[in-house]
Amino acid sequence: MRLGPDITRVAALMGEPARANMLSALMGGQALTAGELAREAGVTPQTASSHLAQLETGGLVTRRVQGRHNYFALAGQDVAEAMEHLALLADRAGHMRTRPGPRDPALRRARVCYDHLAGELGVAMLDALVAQGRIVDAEGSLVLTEAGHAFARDFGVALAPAGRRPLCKACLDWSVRRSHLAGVMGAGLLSRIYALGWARRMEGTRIVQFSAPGLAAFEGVFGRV
Amino acid sequence: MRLGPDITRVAALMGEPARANMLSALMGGQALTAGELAREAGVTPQTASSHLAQLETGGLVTRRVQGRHNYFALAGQDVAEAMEHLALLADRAGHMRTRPGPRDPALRRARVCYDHLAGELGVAMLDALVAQGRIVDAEGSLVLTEAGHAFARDFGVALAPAGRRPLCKACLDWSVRRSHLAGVMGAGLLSRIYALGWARRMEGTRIVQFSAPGLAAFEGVFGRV
DNA sequence: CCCAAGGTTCGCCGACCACCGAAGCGTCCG
DNA sequence: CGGACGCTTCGGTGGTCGGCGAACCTTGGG
Repeated sequence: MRLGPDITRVAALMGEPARANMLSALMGGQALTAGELAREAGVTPQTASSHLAQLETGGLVTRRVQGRHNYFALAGQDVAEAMEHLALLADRAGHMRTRPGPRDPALRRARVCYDHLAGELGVAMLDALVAQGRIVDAEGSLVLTEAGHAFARDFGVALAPAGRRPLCKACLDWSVRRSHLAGVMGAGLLSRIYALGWARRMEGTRIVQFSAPGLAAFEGVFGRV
Repeated sequence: MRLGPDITRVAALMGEPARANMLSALMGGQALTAGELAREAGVTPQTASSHLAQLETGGLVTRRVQGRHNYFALAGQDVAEAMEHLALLADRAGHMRTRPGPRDPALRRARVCYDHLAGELGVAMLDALVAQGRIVDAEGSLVLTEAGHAFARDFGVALAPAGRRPLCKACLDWSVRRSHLAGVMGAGLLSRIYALGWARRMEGTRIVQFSAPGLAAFEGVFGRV
C-alpha cells in the first residue's frame, strides 16, 4: 500500500539515458568533473549540470568543489549495488546498451564495480578467499578471519578503520550472478592488484585488463580461473 | 562506456508512480488481476493495461490469462530484490511514500517480501538459523546443512526441488539493512508460519501481523526478538 | 585588471508519455 | 443467445521534462 520508501524518485533518476550514462561512468569508482560527465553522457554542460543537481539532491551522487572544478562520485556502495541489481534484470530481459561486441566478454571477465573487482575474476577471488578460510560467511554478511587479516597484511592491504564502511561485503555480480567481494577489503585488494602491476584499467571503460604474468600471479594466489 | 546491460529501461519502468505502485502491490507475492492493480495504482483500467503491457515486455512481471481475468505476478525473486535495494537508497535519502505513520513501525517489524518474511523478524529468523547451525554462509550464498534439512522436516516445510530456484538465498532488507532468508526455504517457512496460525497477512498491505501466542511460539524456535 | 575556462541559472521549445473516452473483443452466466 | 464483465486497443490531449542558447558567476592566470 502507501507505505515504506518511495522507490519512484530514485528509479526515475536512473531511468533517464543521460543520467544513467553518468552513473555508469561513475561506477568506475573515481570522481569525475561535470564536464567529463557531460561528454560521457553526450549532452551539453548545461544539461549535465541540471542532471547532476538532480542526482545530488536524490542522494545518488556527492559533489566536491575543488577550485573551479566540480567533482562528482557515487554517493556510496549501495548505489553501485542497486545498479548492478538492475543490470541483472536488464540482462535477463535482453536490454543491452549495444549489441554484445568483442569487448563485452572482457567486461564479463573482469571489471571495476565502484572500487572493487567484479566479473568472473572477482567472483573467483571471493570463492578462493572463502575456500582458504580467510573469509567466512556469517548470516549473509562476510567476516574477515584471523587468517584473513594476516593475509591482508602479507598482501599489502592496509585495513584502516574507514568510518562505518564494513571490512567485507558481498556484492551481487550481474554477469556471473553470484557475489563478489566489496567493502574495505575488496577495495584494498583491487588497488593492490593495480599497484603490483598485475592489471590496469582500460581507458574510459570499466574493464580491468590483466597482463599475462599478472594473471599468472593472480592465479598463484587465488587459484586457476 | 557503452557496454553491459541497459539499466535505463528497467529503471524507467520502476520510476513511474502508477507502475511502482503496481509493483509494490505485487511485492506481496500473490498474483493480482489487472483490475485490482488498476485500483491499487489509482488509474483507470485502460491506463493500467498499458502499464502492465510495458512491465511484461520489460520482463518485470508475468501474465497468466485465466478465463476473462489476467493475473499478474512479479517475474521473479530478482525483481523483488532490486526493488528492496532501491528502497534502501530511497530510505536513506528520506523519500517516503507517506509521512511515517503508525503502521510504518509494523512494516519494519515484519512484512512480506515477495513470498518470504522480511523486517526485524525476518532478519532475526535468519540470524537464529545460522546460529543454530542449520544454515551456513558459503561464499555469500546460503547453504542448508544436514541439521537444517532435519529442522525443515520437523517444522513441516516441504523442500520440493523447485526448478532452478535456490533452497536458500540472502535478500537485502531495506529497513534493517541486513539480510533475511529468501529462496524455497524462506518461502516454505513463511507459509508454515501462516499455517500454524502464528501470523497472518494484514489485509491489503505487506504487513505480517503476529498474534501474541504466535510470537511466543516464534521466539521459542528462533529466540527472543 | 582583464581574459579565458568551467559551471550554473534562466527561459523557451519540442518531444515524449501518462491519462482518459470511446470502441472492440473474448469470456462467463442466465 | 443476449447481456454483463474484464480487459485491451485506438485517438486525442495535456502536462512534464529533457534539451539547448544565452547570460551570469567564480576561479585561475597572465
